[in-house]
Amino acid sequence: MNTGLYRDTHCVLDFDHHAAWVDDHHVQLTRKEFELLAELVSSAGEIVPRDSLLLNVWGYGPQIRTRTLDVHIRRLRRKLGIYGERQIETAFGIGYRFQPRPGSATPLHYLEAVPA
Amino acid sequence: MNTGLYRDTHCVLDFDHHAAWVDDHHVQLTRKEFELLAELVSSAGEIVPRDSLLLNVWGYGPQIRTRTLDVHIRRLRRKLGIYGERQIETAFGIGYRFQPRPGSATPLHYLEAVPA
DNA sequence: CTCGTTTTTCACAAAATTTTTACAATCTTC
DNA sequence: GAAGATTGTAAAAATTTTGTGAAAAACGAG
Repeated sequence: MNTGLYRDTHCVLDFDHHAAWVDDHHVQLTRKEFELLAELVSSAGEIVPRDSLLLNVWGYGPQIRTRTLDVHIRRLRRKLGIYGERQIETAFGIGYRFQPRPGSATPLHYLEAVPA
Repeated sequence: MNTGLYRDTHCVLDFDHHAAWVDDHHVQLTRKEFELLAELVSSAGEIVPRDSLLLNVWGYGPQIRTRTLDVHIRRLRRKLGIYGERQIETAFGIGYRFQPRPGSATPLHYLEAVPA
């Protein structure tokens, strides 16, 4: 399991508190949504295969047929706002990739909002 | 399946991350395209018979008649840019050969992961 | 148990990839 | 250079994969 913070220009993830901020506003994620996002973010910049996601987030083996991953991806994208579509890319036939925005400026109020 | 990196003067293949670069820019390959290129590259410099490619990439036995290999070769050549034609040679009546270019410079961009 | 929330499934739409088709071009051998 | 076989290629068809709204199922606090 991941700990600490992830942050890029538009997005902050607090692994310890299951909380997320996007562009100045708090985003409420459910447990599975957060776990999925965390899995993607912890490999930010590279493709995470569907099989890995299904295994690590759901514990599903590769033979299980389900659309729940796709549905969760969609809800994540929506909750991430206008950047969601661009930030979570689909690698057709392979998996998904969380694309960090260049730079990693962290507005101070993010840090203040997140107690250690 | 192959692992690790292949690189020559103007081409980098990352088997683990399913990514390819040509002359400092990222090339988007589909699954089959990547598998085919990987098969050729892993025997770089020597002819790979059609039958081998059809077997290892498609699982086709030698009795199956299809043109899909040729079509994929063509798409690969195009995506490899201006060197594509020269780098993927056809051995008439036998198969194809990926011709590595001398040297093995590693484009810096590769190390910085994936461009937007 | 009941209600509200979260997660999963379903059914179909949309998008991307892969294969086939049909014909043109090229090569090999005679 | 002609014939037959092999490869190149554009475009259409088929298949596979992903997106999505809505409904069902599972979950959890009270």
